[in-house]
Amino acid sequence: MKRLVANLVNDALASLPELKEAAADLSMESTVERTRDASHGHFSTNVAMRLAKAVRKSPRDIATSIIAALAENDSVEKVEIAGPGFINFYLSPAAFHAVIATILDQGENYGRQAAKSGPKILLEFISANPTGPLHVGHGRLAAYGATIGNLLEATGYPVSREYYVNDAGRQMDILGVSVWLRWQELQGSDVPFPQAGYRGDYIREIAAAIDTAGIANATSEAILDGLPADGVSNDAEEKDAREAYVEALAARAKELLGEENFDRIRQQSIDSILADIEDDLAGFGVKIDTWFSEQSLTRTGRIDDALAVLKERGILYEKDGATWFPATDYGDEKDRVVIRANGVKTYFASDIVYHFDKRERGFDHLIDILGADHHGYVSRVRAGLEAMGYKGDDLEVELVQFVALFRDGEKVAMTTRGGTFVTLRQLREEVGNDAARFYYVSRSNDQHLDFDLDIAKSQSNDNPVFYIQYAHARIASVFRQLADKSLAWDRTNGQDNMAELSESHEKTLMTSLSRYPEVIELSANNRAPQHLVHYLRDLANDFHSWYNAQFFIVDEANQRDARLTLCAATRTVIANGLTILGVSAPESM
RNA sequence: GCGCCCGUAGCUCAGCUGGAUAGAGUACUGCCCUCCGAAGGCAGGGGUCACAAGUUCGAAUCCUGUCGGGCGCGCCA
Repeated sequence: MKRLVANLVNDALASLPELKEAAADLSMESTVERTRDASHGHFSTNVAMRLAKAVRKSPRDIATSIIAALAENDSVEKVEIAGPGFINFYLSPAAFHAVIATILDQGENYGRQAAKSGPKILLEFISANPTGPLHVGHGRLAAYGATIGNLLEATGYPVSREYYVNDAGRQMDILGVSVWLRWQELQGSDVPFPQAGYRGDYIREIAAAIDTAGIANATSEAILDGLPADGVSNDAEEKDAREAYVEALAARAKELLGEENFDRIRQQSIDSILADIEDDLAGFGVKIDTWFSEQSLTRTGRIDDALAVLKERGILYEKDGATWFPATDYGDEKDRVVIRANGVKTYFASDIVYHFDKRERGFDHLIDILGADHHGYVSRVRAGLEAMGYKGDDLEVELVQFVALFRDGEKVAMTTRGGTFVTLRQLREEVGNDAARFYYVSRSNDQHLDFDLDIAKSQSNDNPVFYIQYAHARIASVFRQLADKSLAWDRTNGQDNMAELSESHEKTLMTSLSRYPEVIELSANNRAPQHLVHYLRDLANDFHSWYNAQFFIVDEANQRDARLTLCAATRTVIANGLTILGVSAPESM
């Protein structure tokens, strides 16, 4: 609908030689906008004001000539100049009636754009290390990423959702040794658990369940012989001691068990945690197309190959026994190590190759959704892409800020180490999937999120998700009432009698329904699902107001069918919007 | 110290690519069920858009600075 007005203005400008040139670099779509106030019509453009300077004429004079040049259109009822030079468009009732017909014809496709052939988008999100269950912070990444994926798809882009599994490297050894030690405990070992090990209860559960056939118990003496002392606390100054100790333990585990057996324990642990994450996400309505394993990069030698290429091109250099990537040449703050002096490749090395691999797989545009604490890492990955021959701009990063939980007005304390962090699963069980999905995306992603458990749980008007779902359920209820009265909705008759919908609530509602495709596009383009959230809230409000103002199931058939037609269209749009948010649209509550 | 994000009603937050009188929810006050779900609706008060300069016909929005809050700055991930 917005495009219709924009096109009219565009054509008018093109037909005016004195304005054509000055308007050439204005994007017409951007100068036409919905009005905030109904007294300004339905759409407005400020193009006359923006051209005034270039053509040295008053905005109102320019507006007058634009209006004179506008082509006749049945959808446009009235055009007038207002204020300093706005051109306001009043669309005809028939234009809105046509939108209602479109909504009913298109159904779940209303607001969706035709599939585009490209750019092909790879959307990577969550990518939490497989060292434990997802927590509420990951929940925000999951909800945001899933919704962005839905929005991109709705706007026609081919999009693939990917989870990068950091299943290689040091952390996995620590995971393996943690599980092994818990298993040893179950066999009666009294080796104290390392400070830097994974201490959560889920480690014990994995230890109790894994297959250790053929793996012998080790004595405490054999495990601890010659090892350095563990850090005695979690304090920062003890950190080196803690990390050294747990690494030594992992090395010892490999000696005692043999690499193969240790691998078995480690891999089972990873598989178990990944299965849990997968199940958790599926329960949360989050679909992942590809689980991309970091091990697969290591195993196939692609990391070594890529580093060799960079070395050949003379990009990498050696210093202090390590191999460095000159990230500063690409605008990063400092150079970064890719191979440590001890021969271990850093995560950055695999990140370069991973992002290169995404492009090699044919994805044109890469979107990474990351926690805000990863922002320092963006410029170096872009640098890596450039060094590998692609553009840094191919990578778009959306940062998501932290989540704080509130209960009874108090912040819920969460520390990963202390084991008091709240898991996504706990949150889902407590507040429900719908409320959680909705709450997570109701704020701008670059805003810290205060997640109020009491509001999310409340089944009342305090909770916007219920308010919107209630509007949907209420419409379903109207149709049930209709059937109870042995009446039926005649859609054709309704559409033939749309002129019956002349009351202000009805006009407001129709205007809102016509906005939906624009809201989807705006939300998708700005990676900003909160626009859709606010829109749905407003739409539900428009419906509830109308519901309270008028009775729908009236005796007069033409009026009844017309009103039910509007109800049906509203139901469709609410359902479409909620679906994109990953929230259910219930028939009753 | 340097970099990124944020600062809008008592509270939680929207506000697009600069436009017309600054928006919701919540809380507070009062009203509306003989009627399709009151899990709803209507009305009211509540603001120096952190602060200061600047660009512009026009700034909550763009630029610069100051103050306040969060995060990041490893041969960790």
